[in-house]
Amino acid sequence: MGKGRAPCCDQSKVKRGPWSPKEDLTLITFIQKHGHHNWRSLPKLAGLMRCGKSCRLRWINYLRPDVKRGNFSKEEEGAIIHLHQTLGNKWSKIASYLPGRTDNEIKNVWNTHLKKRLFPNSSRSSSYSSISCPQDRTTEANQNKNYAVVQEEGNSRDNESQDSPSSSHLHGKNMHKKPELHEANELQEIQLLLDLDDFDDITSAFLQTTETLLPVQPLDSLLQTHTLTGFHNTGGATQEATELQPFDHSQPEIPCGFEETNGEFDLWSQLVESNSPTPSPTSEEFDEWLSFMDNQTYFDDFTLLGEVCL
DNA sequence: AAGGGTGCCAACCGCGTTTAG
DNA sequence: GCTAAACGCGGTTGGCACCCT
Repeated sequence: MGKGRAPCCDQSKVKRGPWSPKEDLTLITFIQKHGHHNWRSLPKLAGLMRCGKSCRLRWINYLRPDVKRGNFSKEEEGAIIHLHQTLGNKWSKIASYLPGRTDNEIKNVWNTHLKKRLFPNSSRSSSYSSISCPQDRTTEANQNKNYAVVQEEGNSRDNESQDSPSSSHLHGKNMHKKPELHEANELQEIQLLLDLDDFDDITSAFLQTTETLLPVQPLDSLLQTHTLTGFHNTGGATQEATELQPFDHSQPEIPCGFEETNGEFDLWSQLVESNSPTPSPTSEEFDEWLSFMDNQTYFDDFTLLGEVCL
């Protein structure tokens, strides 16, 4: 075959299903060192039995350094509602207005929470596209009414939404509470990971660089300064999305405080490039590291890992 | 305590677009 | 300019955890 690109990955040899911690670490380590210029060849080069598509998805949605985990704030929910009204199911477009949030995450929040509040009677199967098209002017008036109502509800339940376990959005529930059944296996996996030099590099490099990192700017303030002008005006539900500015990762107000390289925040590169001497970690720094690793990867049990380290 | 129902999320599927050759 | 693979995106669903009875 002279024309076209090389053949696609061998589907029969790729692993599917949930990613293991070791696979995550392999992917992170590889991208840290080599970037991700070619997703198709990446799994082979990295030694992963995964399709490049799967690697890309895993990286973009969970392993990227600038992915924000945790509950959606009322501002974010309001932004999603507003943007969905104007953009429809253009999840990637909507995500571009919400720094640190992925299209998949936003889509899930919409389908599991926001849509239900907007259209309580809508069924799962019928709701995807039927309400999403902003060009459907026949129902626009009713939709606007519902959007406004939901934004009001979002504001009124504000205080409870952040902390209450009964919050409508328990984002990351599964990420931070693993089945006890798996704890033993996970511990074994973590112990295996400790044998990897790269992991040690990342850990020590983090300790080396914590003092030099820029302060983290709270997302809410970013949202206010970047994207949310007019969001608090529920009457402005019909505002055009063009009034909002997509989050530009090249702008200086970077939520995670890391330098940008090759169009993305290469956290890991920056970590290992630090040349400063490694200080002995204090307990405070250690806690910070645990929190850091917890936030930056899906390794929700880094506390457990910390115990292993100690 | 057990079993069924429901909610939620991670990941896969498939299609349209982009791009390499 | 054409072809085919890679990429990117939106839709969908499998499976786990929690809740209710």
